[in-house]
Amino acid sequence: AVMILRSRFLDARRKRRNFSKQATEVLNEYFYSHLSNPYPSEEAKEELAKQCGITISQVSNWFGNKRIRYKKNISKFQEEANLYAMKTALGARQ
Amino acid sequence: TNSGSCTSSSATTKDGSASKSSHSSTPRTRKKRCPYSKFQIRELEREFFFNVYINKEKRLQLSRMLNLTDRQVKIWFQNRRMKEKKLSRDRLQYFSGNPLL
DNA sequence: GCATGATAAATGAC
DNA sequence: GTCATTTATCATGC
Repeated sequence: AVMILRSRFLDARRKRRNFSKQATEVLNEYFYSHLSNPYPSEEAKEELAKQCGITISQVSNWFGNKRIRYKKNISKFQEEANLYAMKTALGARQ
Repeated sequence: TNSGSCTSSSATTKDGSASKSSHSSTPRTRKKRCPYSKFQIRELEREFFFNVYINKEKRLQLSRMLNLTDRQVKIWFQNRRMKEKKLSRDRLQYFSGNPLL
C-alpha cells in the first residue's frame, strides 16, 4: 500500500486533472481584470490558491500558461476577454 | 526517443557560443529549448546524486562527455536544485495536509 | 483533435 | 548563487 501511494505521489506530477469550473472562473476574473499586468503578487497568489482550492505552484503554472497562450493568439481569447470584462463591470455596478 | 538531434555543439570549439549575430545590433535570438537525451539525463543525475553543487572542473568534464556547453551543465544543476526544492515542498504539503494518509 | 495542467531548457533580475 | 519567468514539450482529459 505504501508503495502504491508513493508511486502515485511520484508521478502525480503529470497525472493532470482539470481545475473546477469555479476555480477557472476565479483565475480568469483576476487575469482579465489585470490584463495590463497579469502578475499576481505572492500574497495574491496565496489568496487565489485558497479561493480555488489549489496550490500556489498551480496558480503560478496557470498564470504562466495563460500569459503565453494569450499572447500567442489574442484573437482566440477575445470572446473570453469580453465575457469577463462584462462580468467585472456588472459586478462593480452593484 | 531522442537520438542525437539536439546535440548542437558538433563543432566544439570552446564555449557553446556559436556564431550568433554579426554584431551587437540584433537582439540575439533566444536559444530554442532542446530536451536532453536519456543518456545525458542519467549522467547529470548521477553527478547530482554525489554533488548537488558541481565544481568547475567536473562541469567541464561533464560538458565534454555529454556534448553540452559548460553553461548548459551549470544551468541544468541550477534548475535541478530548484526542482529538488519544489519536490520537498510538495512532499511536505502532501503528507501534512492529507488526512487520508 | 485540441484544450489544459505540469515539467523541462533557457533567460534575466538581483 | 536563488528564483520568477518564458518557451517549448510532454501527458492527460474529453
